[in-house]
Amino acid sequence: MRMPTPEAPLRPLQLAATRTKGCCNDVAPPLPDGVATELANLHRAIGDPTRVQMLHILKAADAPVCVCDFTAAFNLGQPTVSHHLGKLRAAGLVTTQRLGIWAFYELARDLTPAAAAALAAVP
Amino acid sequence: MRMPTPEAPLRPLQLAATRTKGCCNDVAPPLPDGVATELANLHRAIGDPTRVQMLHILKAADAPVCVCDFTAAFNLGQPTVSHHLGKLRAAGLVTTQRLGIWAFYELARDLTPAAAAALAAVP
DNA sequence: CGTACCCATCGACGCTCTTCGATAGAACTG
DNA sequence: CAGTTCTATCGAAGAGCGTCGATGGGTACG
Repeated sequence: MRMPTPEAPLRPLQLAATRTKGCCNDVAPPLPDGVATELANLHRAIGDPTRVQMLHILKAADAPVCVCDFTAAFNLGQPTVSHHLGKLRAAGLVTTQRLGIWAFYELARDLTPAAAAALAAVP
Repeated sequence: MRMPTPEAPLRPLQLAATRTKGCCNDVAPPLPDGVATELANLHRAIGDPTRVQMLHILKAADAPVCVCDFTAAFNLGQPTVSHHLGKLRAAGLVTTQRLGIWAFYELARDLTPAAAAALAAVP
């Protein structure tokens, strides 16, 4: 890697005030491995249009929502709906409870701060 | 789909107060197609450990960060780093400017509310 | 006890994404 | 102008993800 001398960039534009070298500055120490992976998994769980719609429905609902209501709302097969709900559950975003034949999902009550912030991005 | 009569679930547990039918209730109207897809793309852009680390570095930095600093921070090849930064830029999370040979990235100044909320989940 | 119904899991197919090496473009240096 | 350095793009290999049909477990009803 090229190591420019401090006076290398002659016209630093708006970087002049804060940066004297063009390259090879210090950056923040990385997050612990598990933290970055966990955050990535959280956002990847939301990173699907169907699951965004599911979270939107759950945020608007004032009671747990039956799986059959999701299958009716989306033009998808029942296994696919169950798969998406399972992903949201694995990410800790929703919880489930069975009531007789039916299974009801709702937003998790004890969300991590990161999960709460991510959910705030969903209308 | 089975359509239970209103008196079907005999022991509704904690759902009794708000739900008289076990199934087939109304849910919130879906988000417009473009909105859900755009939100999914936004979160999928954050849904990678490397990009989470990149955003973490950019949030902690008080000045634009050179690409070469990212390549030094991550144990990845330069094309891969450029690829990830391109994803973040495509999602509208970061902006870039070239200064001589180097390219500097910083967090986008005009973030959408959804993007700002999603970024709030990154330390 | 047999039937009907709802939900979760499994296997398979196709697509997307991550990563790499190789290459091309842009800019500074001598 | 030739050479060096940094970055972005391209093509390919491998893994991961979304979707479906089929299957199995669990519950309610007659």
